[in-house]
Amino acid sequence: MSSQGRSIAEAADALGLSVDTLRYYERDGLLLRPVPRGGSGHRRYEEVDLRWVELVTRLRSTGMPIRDVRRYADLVRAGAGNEADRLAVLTAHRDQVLRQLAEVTTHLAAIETKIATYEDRLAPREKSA
Amino acid sequence: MSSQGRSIAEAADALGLSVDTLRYYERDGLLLRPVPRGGSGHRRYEEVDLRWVELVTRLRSTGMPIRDVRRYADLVRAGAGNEADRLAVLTAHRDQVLRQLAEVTTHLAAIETKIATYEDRLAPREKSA
DNA sequence: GGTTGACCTGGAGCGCGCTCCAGGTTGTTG
DNA sequence: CAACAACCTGGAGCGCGCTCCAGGTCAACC
Repeated sequence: MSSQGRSIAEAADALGLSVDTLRYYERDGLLLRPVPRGGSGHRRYEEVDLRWVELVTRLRSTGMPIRDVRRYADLVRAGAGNEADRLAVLTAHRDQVLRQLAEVTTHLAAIETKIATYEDRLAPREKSA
Repeated sequence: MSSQGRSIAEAADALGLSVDTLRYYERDGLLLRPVPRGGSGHRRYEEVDLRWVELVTRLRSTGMPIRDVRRYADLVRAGAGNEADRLAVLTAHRDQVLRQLAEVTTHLAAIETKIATYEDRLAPREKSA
């Protein structure tokens, strides 16, 4: 029977990341703690580790740079007392994401206009109902 | 009096890009044509060049990779007859952008939940009116 | 017409975020 | 207990999208 926690392959699978990425995140200081090891030196991801990586994934896939994720992890690791700083990191990121969404949405509209133009041009004759 | 068109610096300024990026795009085949040169060999960006770069910028800033922009430019450069192919590139990109927007929006919601948690935790006592 | 700044080319360099590799240890299965 | 897969570490390599540099030409203003 398996000891507690998941192997790195299982964790990678559950999280939709590669094992290389998981090791890389750990090396690079993005995690809250070194992932605990079984007797053999193999990593055993526990629930709390998986949850944290999930948050990291959310930050990353909304465009937060690695270095900012690390800053945030540093704050959380430092323990209670810096909640205002953590909040500042998150709100700055949220604002950034909102700006990004607005920009992409605007550009998307222009692209859709162009698509509509091509569709019209390609319409066989008339395609109204 | 200046000859027709804009210098690369003026074009860069108008487009919000660097002169290096403009030269890079041209070298890399993202433009419809080599930007015309004045007698001295300096580039003179005309209206049609600026407009095309604007489109490139829209594609790029919605996340289309350089190589796909080049494929699209190749098609347009090839002239009439491949409109369906161009449309396919654009709609594939649009779909990709929509997926991306959906994902970011979802992750953003989770982040905002976390922000709300910190805000509650940091609320001095109660902050209702 | 001299000086200073913009422009040219070809190519090197860089920051980011992984991804892969070599060389070795461990876990598991028949 | 043999064989093979999964894991380990440290470090190199890579694709992307620019960005910068050297060494030279050109233009524009005083």
